[in-house]
Amino acid sequence: MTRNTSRNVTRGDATTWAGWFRALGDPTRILILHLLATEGRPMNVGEIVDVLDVGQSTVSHHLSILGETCFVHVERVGTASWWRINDRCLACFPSAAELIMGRLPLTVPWDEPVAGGACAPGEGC
Amino acid sequence: MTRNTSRNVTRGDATTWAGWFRALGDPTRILILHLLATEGRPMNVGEIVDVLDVGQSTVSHHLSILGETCFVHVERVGTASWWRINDRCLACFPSAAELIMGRLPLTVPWDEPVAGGACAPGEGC
DNA sequence: GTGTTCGATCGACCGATGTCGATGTGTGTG
DNA sequence: CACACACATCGACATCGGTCGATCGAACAC
Repeated sequence: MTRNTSRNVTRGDATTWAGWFRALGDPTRILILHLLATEGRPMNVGEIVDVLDVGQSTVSHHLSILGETCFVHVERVGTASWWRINDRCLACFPSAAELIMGRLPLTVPWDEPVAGGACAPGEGC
Repeated sequence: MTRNTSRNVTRGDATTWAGWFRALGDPTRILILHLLATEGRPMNVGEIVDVLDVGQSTVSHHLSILGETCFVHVERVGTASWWRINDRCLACFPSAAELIMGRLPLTVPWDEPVAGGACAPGEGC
């Protein structure tokens, strides 16, 4: 996607931003994120299924969504998938809210390259 | 709803938080919020319909959702409805993200009474 | 009074989404 | 090799959600 740096907010911009919020718009995904954040370590699918009261395929599905929006990362080793919070995306997420409210210029902070690689929700990082 | 001040995040908490994010999870609502924020003044439904390329009933519907989650306020005078951004809710919204990530204690800032009335997304204020 | 304007509400349509159980796929083990 | 395990993917189902046109109700103008 080409990034819009003009002053006008297009419906495309709005769709992108809405996608980030929608990723957080489900209770199960909130619980998964909170679990990963409070545990402070990578967890595999089975562990998450044991804590949450939902099926394995459902957890896998939600992790996939969180991964696409870049809120979590996965590292596959053997038969296990180790999922962990993407701290960088969480740090820039409050900026997304202010961006929507017009409190930030449309050239957003995460446009600047950062050591370790820039990252924003919605980008495949 | 009784507010949970314990250390555990229940599915009820997660549902409440997810509701706030879901309110921002639609492009049209993002555009409405951005419009109200950048205009910096109350707007009526007709004005918003003229700017956005959606029907009047759709705009009215979205404004209602944003009102329920307390992101906007409405003042009805005559036949007009004047909608405006709820600055207080926007200020505390980034805290909601950090709350989910376990960076804030569950006794959140907006529990503290504030002159003019406390307010949080999800509360009828 | 009649007519007009503004906005909320209704009903319908249809695509998106959350959930589950079942199956598939790749990895490791004996 | 066969088998077990962890996870992704599939198919089905029910529900939710966004949109529209039409209608309704209240306030205003004449």
